[in-house]
Amino acid sequence: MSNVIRTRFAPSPTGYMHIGNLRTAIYEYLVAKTQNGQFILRIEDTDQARLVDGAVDVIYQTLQIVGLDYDEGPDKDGGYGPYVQSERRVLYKEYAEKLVELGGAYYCFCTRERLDAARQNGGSSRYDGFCRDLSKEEIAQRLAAGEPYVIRQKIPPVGQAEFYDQVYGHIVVDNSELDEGVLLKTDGLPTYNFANVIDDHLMDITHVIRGSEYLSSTPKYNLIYQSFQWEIPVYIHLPPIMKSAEKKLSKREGDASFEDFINKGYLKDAIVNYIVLLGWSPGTDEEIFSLEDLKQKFSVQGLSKSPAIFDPNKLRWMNSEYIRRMAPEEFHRLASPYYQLLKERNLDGEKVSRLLQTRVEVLGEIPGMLEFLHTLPEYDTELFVHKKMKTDQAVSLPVLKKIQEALSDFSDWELQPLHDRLMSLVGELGLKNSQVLWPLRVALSGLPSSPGGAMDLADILGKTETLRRLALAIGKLEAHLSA
RNA sequence: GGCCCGUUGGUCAAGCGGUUAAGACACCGCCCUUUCACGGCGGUAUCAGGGGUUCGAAUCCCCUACGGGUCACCA
Repeated sequence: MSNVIRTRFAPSPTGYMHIGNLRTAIYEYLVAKTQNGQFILRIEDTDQARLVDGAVDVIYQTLQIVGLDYDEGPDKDGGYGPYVQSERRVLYKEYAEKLVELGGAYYCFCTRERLDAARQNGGSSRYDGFCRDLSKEEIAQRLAAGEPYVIRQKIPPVGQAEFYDQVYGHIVVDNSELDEGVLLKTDGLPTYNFANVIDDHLMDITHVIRGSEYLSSTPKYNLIYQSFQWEIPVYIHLPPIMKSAEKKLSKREGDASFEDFINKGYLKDAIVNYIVLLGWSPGTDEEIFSLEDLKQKFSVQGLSKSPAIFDPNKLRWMNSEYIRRMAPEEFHRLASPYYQLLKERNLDGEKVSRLLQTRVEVLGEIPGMLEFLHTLPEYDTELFVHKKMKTDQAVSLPVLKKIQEALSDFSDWELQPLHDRLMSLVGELGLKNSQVLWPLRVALSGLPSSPGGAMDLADILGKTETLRRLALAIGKLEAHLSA
């Protein structure tokens, strides 16, 4: 047994990366990397019925995007291969037969029909042991006759199984509670229950990290380790991520897959940061962690036993936090793909980025925020009424006319000069800032709130469009006031 | 249903026998301010319930309730 820590991520290729699986992978990676260990990728594709084309690529891509670089995997041999279970089938058969010899398993010829019937009658869903004590001769005979068979685990009828989990502590289960499950299927492939034990041992996995749904079957796995006289790994079971108090995060609805979040405009670092904190606490007030930080700071002590409800609100916040901490150029680079509407109007994306960086929470909401720059929305003159700004339609009309006058021959169309010109206009008119700027902002945006103030919008929209929108607003107000 | 596990504010959570029970998100209020946002300041809100043990219990034990997991030739 190696003395380096070795963990593995062992997904089955289902075609998408569940957020919960990703979190497990991150923890597995971190348990290894905090201790100079190795992180291995193994593909668990023993369920032929569930194979999906291209599903393995999703796994590779996600790990790559997130930055979980593995030391060994199907495309990175480390001497423990193959790393794809369907390519290891001879191995499982060999070990299953060996386990039979060691008394830890037996051949079973029961048909599906008999099993169903037995379950109906017995009232228990566990296997009734029908083939448990077949004679050697009978087995040899039926095998020779080519009868289909499985290999089942043999469980001692009495006694208790006990083990220690790094998260859940001591777990004790009566052997009588354990099912004599199938280890090797009729198709010759192993079930998860068997393959994971064989592979984890053969690959020198020292720390087995997986969802808590395996907690209750872990004693069975230990029985197999014991039959082979193999060293039992360290167990770390993880509570699930929930959508609500009683429902797990589910596929569909776009709330469970990593890819969906990326497509919505969440940053991968924010996603990673958020899900790491779902079920783990550093024990300090720190919340913002890069994967690199976590390689220093992660520790199994901080793992929680209880399920955590996924809070989209906090993810949004965390995403915005990452956006705000970005260098402006970086934000601009990431936001640009969402600027289609701006490009149509030839508007300055960099200026827009400066306004957006403190306002956007998720990149996907950018187009909606910018629509008004492309097309002035229909709006009601009620928008000009604002009590706190001390303005309304009657106040706005003359103000907008003055602005129109002041800007129509204004040539230095940049933010600072615009600012100076408008502020001096405020002085000339003897009004409050808001009484000049609120009407202008409304005229330019047609919205009750906008990303950026009057001057920003004028600067971005440019002279022609600004004057056009001003004229439009003046027309609206005249119509309203004369009515 | 049997067995295993869990339960601190709406959510994530710190806490590991003595604390005014941290912090974050969300929410509310105030400040800043040309709207919104950012930023700053403040506020509401939590130990599931009941018994023990103890001078003292969110912390230890038991029961109840609620929730999750598992009981497949799926992983």
